[in-house]
Amino acid sequence: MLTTVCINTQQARKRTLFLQKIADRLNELLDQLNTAQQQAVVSSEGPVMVIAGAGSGKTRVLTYRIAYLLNKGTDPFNILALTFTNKAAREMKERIIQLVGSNDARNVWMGTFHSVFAKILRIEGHLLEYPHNFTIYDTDDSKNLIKNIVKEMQLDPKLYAPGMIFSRISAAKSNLISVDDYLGNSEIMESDRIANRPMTGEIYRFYKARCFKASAMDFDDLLYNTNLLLRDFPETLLKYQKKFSYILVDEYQDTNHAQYLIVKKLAARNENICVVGDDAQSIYSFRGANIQNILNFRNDYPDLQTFKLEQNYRSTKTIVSAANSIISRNKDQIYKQVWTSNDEGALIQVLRAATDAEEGALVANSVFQAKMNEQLPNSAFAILYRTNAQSRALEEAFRKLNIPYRIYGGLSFYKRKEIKDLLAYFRLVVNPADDEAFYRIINYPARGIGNTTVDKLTLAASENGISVFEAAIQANIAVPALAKSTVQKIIEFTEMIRAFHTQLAKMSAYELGRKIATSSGLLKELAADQSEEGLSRMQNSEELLNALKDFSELEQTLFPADNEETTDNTVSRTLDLFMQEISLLTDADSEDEDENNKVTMMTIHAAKGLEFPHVYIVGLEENLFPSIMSLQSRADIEEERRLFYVALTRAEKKVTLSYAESRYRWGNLSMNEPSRFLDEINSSFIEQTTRRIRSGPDNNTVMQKAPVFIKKNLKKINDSSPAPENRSETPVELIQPGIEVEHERFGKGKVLSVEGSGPNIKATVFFQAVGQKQLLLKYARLRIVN
DNA sequence: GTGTGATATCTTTTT
DNA sequence: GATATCACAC
Repeated sequence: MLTTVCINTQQARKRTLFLQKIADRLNELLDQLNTAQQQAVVSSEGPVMVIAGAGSGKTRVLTYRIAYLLNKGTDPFNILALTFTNKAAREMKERIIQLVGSNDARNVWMGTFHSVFAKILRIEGHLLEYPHNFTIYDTDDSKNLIKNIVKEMQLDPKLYAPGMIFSRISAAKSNLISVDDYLGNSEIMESDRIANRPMTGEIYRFYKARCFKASAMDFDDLLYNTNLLLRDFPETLLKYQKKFSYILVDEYQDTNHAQYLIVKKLAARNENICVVGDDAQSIYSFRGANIQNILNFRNDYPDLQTFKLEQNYRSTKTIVSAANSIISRNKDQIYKQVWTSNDEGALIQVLRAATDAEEGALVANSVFQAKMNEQLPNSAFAILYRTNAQSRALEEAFRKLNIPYRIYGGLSFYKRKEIKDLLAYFRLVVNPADDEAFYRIINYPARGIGNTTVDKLTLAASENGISVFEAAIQANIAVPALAKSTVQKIIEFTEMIRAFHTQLAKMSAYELGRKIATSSGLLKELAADQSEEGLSRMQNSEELLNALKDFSELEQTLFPADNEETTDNTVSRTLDLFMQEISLLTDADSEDEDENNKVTMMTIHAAKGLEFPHVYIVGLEENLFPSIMSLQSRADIEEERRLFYVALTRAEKKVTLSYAESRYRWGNLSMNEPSRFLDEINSSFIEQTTRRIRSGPDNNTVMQKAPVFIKKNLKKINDSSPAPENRSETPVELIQPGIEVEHERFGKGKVLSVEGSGPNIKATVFFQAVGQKQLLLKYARLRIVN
């Protein structure tokens, strides 16, 4: 499968000619690089580390380096380039295509850590007793499974919160701690005991076993198992060491221990490894990234060549200096002096708003004015925020001014319920052992198989060591307690899935996908819902089927390295191939070409590696940015500061910062101080205005209730309560014993007592209609009656 | 077993 | 505000 490709002589001649052309072009291009960049590009042999300051042409170095290698005659199949996001991989690929043409570029092994390792595991996974068609569990699947395990072990689900346990397991795997290591490590066990969760290790054990039985790997397994493979099968290791004679790693500062070790192993034979990164932009330690990997890289390779890229080509002097003034407050860093020869540029503007809604309006207005004054397209602007939840207020404001925008991340396409449902059908058809997929769809659309039945099936499955699907097939014998009619329903379901399964190789992905969507009743179920959301769900499902169609008709895969030997394109591409390709696509990886001219809104994390002429960083408030979760330790604060650094350095021309004095956070109003980061920027870079910028001539539009939104759960007709007149929310502090209040549902009442603090303030209220109630104030939305 | 409404919990950041 | 979970009626 991975043997060298034979090239016949004619092809070879063509190739030589072609390479000549590249050589000319490369020399031309090398002239455009500065000295440090050139050195980093041409030092192709031996270990190399490139410390690349923000905007210093990092991607350029990586792409030119690959082009340079190809130019020297390196076989593209022998180059491995690892990135963290699909977007980064795709962009790099596109740029290399521009440099060397598509044939060579396409054959470079380039992708995210996860996708490349998934590919290797599909080929070699049998060594670890995984089938090639294993499922990849996303975070929701993992948490669901953990939730079930906790339930089965009869542990307290509040104590053993799935998210908490999952991050614990994830951290263990990222550090290559096996189940046995975990259970045998007294330190870890002690910390679990102190946290009052002594059974965490046991959950890890069950989780691991259940994933394995379901032929499923989670994201961490893709790294963990690759490591296992390379550790325990020396021949396999050697095979890939030989194959990947040149290795490049982007964003090296964000690697975790597992990634570090895999790269180290793969590079051990040739040591032609080039890592590129910037310690100042390390923002993923919450995901196990270990900044020491880059700080200590030298220790692993004594003859390491290090190049520092310190000239920033992206931003104005003001932005670069402001960013430097921020990052210099951090202690842990590799010394470097980022500078630029660009213009001084505009000062940083700070917008102050009273509320989050006003902040949105100010930002939208500012964008509108800048657009008009400077005749800029929408795509010149990016709005960056700390949390996805902040996008709502911004969206509303932009909609009001009719400025087109595009949100990246957040509820991505593949996370929508209807999409996950449909995909769960596909998953089960491809891999019937996929228990999580089974649970998701066994009774959707409703087919009379309820919780009790599913519980019985689960029990039978675990007693017999088989998958739930297997148990369902044998429902009549394995689960005697079931009613005859129930068994009949179960058999109908399993027969349907099995029928689809046999069609896998015979039909194209699209044909089979369409058939599944139809005969499962999914489409009918969706069509029955004529509400606005129902229609959009229908559209989304159709969109997925369209993607299947495109996929089926596509002649070549994005990664033809899959089929180095077989270039047989006549077989139409099947559903299991489709599932392999999309399971690692998360964010809106689909790029709509016609959606180009829009303002970008995204989290700062998502913005890493991107650049925009105008950048707005919003929500600069204590407890939000820096996040309240990060105030505990210096290391955490430093990471938030690096995040701010990343945000600032996305900008080419101008940065605008904003904050709101109050904002709605999970339902109720909270007041926050302006962020400490505002003070940390040297004030000489900030435009000094005391003038409060107003949000436009019709200032009160912000406050009006927009009639555009249709309430999701339409009230029943007999509920003739008048439309809520501009209800003023009552600050929680004003709720005191003795006060008369009104509740939306319970009506009027009197506060008897108030207890608790912070977000958990509770009030005991006596309502005339319903009697005494205890209410959490942050949800109750009490209104004071005068 | 299904469907409804009330209640509880929740939010960093992502492959 | 949005979603998972629980309790209860059918």
